Amino acid sequence: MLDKKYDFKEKEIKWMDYWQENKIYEFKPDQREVYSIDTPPPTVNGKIHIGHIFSYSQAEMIARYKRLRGMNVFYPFGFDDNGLPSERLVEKEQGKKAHEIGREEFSKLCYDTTTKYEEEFKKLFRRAGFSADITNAYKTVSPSSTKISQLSFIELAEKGACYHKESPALWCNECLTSIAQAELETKTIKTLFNYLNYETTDGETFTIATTRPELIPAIVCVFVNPEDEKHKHLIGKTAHIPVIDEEVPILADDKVAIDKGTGVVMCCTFGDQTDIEWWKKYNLPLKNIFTEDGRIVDSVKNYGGLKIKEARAKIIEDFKEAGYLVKQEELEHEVQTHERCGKEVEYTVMKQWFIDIMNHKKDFIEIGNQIKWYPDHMHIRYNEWVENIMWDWCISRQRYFGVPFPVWYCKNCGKVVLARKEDLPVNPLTDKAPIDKCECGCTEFIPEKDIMDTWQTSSITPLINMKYGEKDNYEEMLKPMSLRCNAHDIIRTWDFYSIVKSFYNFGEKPWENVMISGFVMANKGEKISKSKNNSKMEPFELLETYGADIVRYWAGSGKLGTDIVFNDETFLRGKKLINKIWNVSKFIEMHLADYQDKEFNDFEYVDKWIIGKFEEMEKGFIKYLDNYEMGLALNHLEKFFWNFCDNYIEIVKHRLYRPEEFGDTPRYSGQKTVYMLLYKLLQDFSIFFPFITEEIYQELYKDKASIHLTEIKELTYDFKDEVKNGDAMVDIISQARGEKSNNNLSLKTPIKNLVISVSDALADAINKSIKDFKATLFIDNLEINNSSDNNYSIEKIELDLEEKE
RNA sequence: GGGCGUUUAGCUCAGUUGGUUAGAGCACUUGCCUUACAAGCAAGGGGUCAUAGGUUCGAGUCCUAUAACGCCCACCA
Repeated sequence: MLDKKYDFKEKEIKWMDYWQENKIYEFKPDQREVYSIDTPPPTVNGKIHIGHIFSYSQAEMIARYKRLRGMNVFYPFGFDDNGLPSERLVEKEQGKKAHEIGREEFSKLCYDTTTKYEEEFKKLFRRAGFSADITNAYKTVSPSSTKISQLSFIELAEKGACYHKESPALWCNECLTSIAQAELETKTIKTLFNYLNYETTDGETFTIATTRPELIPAIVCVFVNPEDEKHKHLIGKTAHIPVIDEEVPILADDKVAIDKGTGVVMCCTFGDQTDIEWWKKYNLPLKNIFTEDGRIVDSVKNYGGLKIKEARAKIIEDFKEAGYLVKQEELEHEVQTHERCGKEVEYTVMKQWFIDIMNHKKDFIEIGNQIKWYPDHMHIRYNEWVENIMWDWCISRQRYFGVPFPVWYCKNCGKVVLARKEDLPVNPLTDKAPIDKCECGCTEFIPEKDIMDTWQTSSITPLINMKYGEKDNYEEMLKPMSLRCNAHDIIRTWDFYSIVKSFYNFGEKPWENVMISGFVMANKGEKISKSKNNSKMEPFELLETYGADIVRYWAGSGKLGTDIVFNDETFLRGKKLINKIWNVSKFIEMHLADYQDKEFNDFEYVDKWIIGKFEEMEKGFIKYLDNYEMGLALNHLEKFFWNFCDNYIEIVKHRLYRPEEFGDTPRYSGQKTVYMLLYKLLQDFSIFFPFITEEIYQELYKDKASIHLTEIKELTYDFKDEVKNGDAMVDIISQARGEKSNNNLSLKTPIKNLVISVSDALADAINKSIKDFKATLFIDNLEINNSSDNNYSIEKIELDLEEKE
């Protein structure tokens, strides 16, 4: 028997454990078609927020849907625990920087810390009813992931897709590492635009404007536009820079914007992307004036040792004192910052490992074209990113915790020595190089101490999922995987890099479909951020307050790819829906006590109506889900469900209660209908509400170990006429109820006499369901007239007013 | 500056390929304890579908332009 009230706190724990104990979601290859999901391994940075629930739930619903469609769902789970987020977390918890702790000790701390937080994540996902196999989650720093990551790297190196080269790269002097373009975040800051006077060696004064005067010691030349009437005569002359007392050439380049600043620009190596371009184009000298941790190098006179911002202030002070500062303007502009720490990035020249992006943009676009993107416009975003990318992918990081490069260098000639594939995983810092002697005769090898970009590993989750390179692998089964799902913020990283890797490792697309979800916003246009602390609710708190089913109702609402604002009303709506599902199930259970399921086709008219309505609804429901629109599918289902409760149940209840009046067969027809439709409704709802549907299923049906192992079988009735006339009948019932309502009467008030005018077809329908119709409205006498057209109307209604007292 | 998305009832949003009086929930109004549910039920008020043009027998839906808001990217001199 179903409880009077549904207690989610008790039931959700119960089923959570049941699913785990009975391995309901375990993947075993069999005859069925495999549907595989490549879900993002969350970054373990200690902070679980509502966005995790939102985006992961949507993918989870697809897993449940595909399972219900009879597919063998491969839905693994993992954690991305290497890289900067973990390191920053540990540094924060320890109150010390990595280099102060020491490499080995620090890496161990990272491993332990991420493992600890992973347990929190696992708890959360289990609690939210996730059907992934979370107990067997992979870690991106585990030996097996490291092995696959290194193997993928070596394959790329062998194919010439990655190279080791001294080249300018983006540098974060907070995190002390190089980073990739995809890790940049634009920020608007207020700064000063400084107008400074320089002179040519023949004595002419000209003005340049700069926001970064601290770069002046790195100046290598001055540029003007060759079309600039005001300045073009300067071309070829030599500029004297006051204060630092240096001389540099004045060159021409048409990339200089005449109307920006003063139209004269200094080129420093390096202040920005354009400086790098000019440096390469004109073969300019290199002046690296910043230390790795964001200070001016000691060799710079007067400014050596100062932090960047200190140097900025001091140099302006010096220009002012010397009389070369013309003016300062306040300026708001965009700067590139490192997304992990928010600090402005610099450029540096170091030997780094890069993966070739620029030569294969067309291939990456082509693979993008072979993948179906949901929603479609996210594909455009991907293309935009690929078309606009300017750098090869720098994958070396001067950090500690992560996958080591399987690489040594010959001490004498510098030749790169790659690990042997059979030796993987390796750590060159502790393992020996695979050869004793280099071609050059040298026997000493220097280990690479950089580690790989975290995306270098997380971008190969398809390979990790298929146990790439292992003996019993899933390579054939998972190539390509069915679905990749993530939020739109990591299209340019996770999705893009995965495509890059898949292109190089396999020469084909990594997945058939990509599903992109939106973001949870704190308010309209305001992202949830830790610093603002504007997240309205914490995930565990929400799950405690509402239960997983209702949280999932919220997460599954809305259109795919659309950002969502946290909204109490949606929770309330979900709560009501859950409550209704419970109550109607109780009602149905009550009337199934003597029910025996058997073949039956003698359905009452009204029963055919609701069965037909269901069939119609389920077609749309399936169509939405096939397009990964679970929110719209849920909406559609919900709409049917309320109609089922408020109209159909209200009609059929009289027949169910009083067989002596309606007959046993008509009652059985009603029983069969509710038995069949509730089963199907529970299945459909189980995608969104795995807990309550399981509870009801186990009480009422239980033909499998779990509702989540059942299969949706579409109905094949054809009740089109019944649907049409039934809808009209319900409309007449509603009109008659309106009469009662308008007279402030109970719906139980009898109707002494009802005269309606309807078409032949509708009259036939009402006559076929005359008992149901009269019982629903408490009609004593009914008169049906023929209407000349297809319209229907109530001609006369007499209410029994005496009943009121 | 380039691209994308959004704009429908007071609020939050649906509206599948253009087809009769534009829908839901919340809020509001008026009733109803009706043998599943008062966390409920019934009925009702409320919208010139951002604006301006265009295509069409017919436009919330298609096309063009404009505006506001949001997102991604570029712009750091």
